[in-house]
Amino acid sequence: MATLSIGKLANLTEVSIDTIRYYERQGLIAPPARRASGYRAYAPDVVGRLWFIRHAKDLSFTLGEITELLTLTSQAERDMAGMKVAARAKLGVVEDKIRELQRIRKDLKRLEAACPGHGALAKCPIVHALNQEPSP
Amino acid sequence: MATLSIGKLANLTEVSIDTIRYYERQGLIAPPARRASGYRAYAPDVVGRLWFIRHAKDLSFTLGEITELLTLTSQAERDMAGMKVAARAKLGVVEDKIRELQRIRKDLKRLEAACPGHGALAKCPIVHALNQEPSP
DNA sequence: CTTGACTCTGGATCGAGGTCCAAGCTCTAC
DNA sequence: GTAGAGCTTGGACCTCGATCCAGAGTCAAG
Repeated sequence: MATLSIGKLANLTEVSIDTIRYYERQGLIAPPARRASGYRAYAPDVVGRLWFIRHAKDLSFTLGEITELLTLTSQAERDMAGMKVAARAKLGVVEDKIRELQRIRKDLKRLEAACPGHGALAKCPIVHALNQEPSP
Repeated sequence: MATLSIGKLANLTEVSIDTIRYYERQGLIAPPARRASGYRAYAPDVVGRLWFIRHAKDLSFTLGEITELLTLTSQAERDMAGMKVAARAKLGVVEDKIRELQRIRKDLKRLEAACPGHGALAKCPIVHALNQEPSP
């Protein structure tokens, strides 16, 4: 048997059955051939495609972006420039998020350091800071 | 007039009218007194409470967590230990997120560096990496 | 043949944090 | 007094990425 049932595919890819069907509805994977019974019969190359989706998700690409990436890769005559550009763009987004979280970390550290950790709540510098209207 | 309409409150706090009502439904702020017309009439101390919510959100606390923080602060006899503990805990979560994003950044940088940026897509190292089943 | 595991569909639901709308009052400034 | 801005409610809707369900049909092992 050269094709895979949806369950086999799920086992091979660590993507759940429900999620595979969801990806099909979303257009990330093509509707597969069907057996006479209506069961989905996947060509083995779908395994690679599902890994692609998983890994891209792990790199914080959204499903919409992954759809674009998959469109790129499906045009074999294309240049690889698009992939590099996409990686670079996502890198920028990730670095922005890191900077934002570092800002938060700095603020939390400052507040935590300012708080003695005991004494009447009314004197807590964290509470006071949070209650303030920002100066600018 | 010692009370504020919801619109005035929104102007003072950069929190939209809809969001203020949403916070009321969610229990983050108490239902205010009402004028004879049914209009909400806020005591001025709600301004501080809304700033508290905004700032805590900026520090990446969820609305559920903010509800807990507000409960803490409403018990004036309490010690400030709880606030420090909450700040410390959130700091840990933020640092975990930073580490995860740094992992993503590292992977993206590696892929982007490996890709020459031109040539047949079939040879793109990014595409190849994403299609692979993970080794472990 | 039977039993248990597998798969099908369409649609509902989740969570987080809101946003938007209509229809109808009310308030304020002129 | 009137125009226009402000406020009321309940409920629908949004994004994102799934997850779960019922009720029905199918497959594989023993």
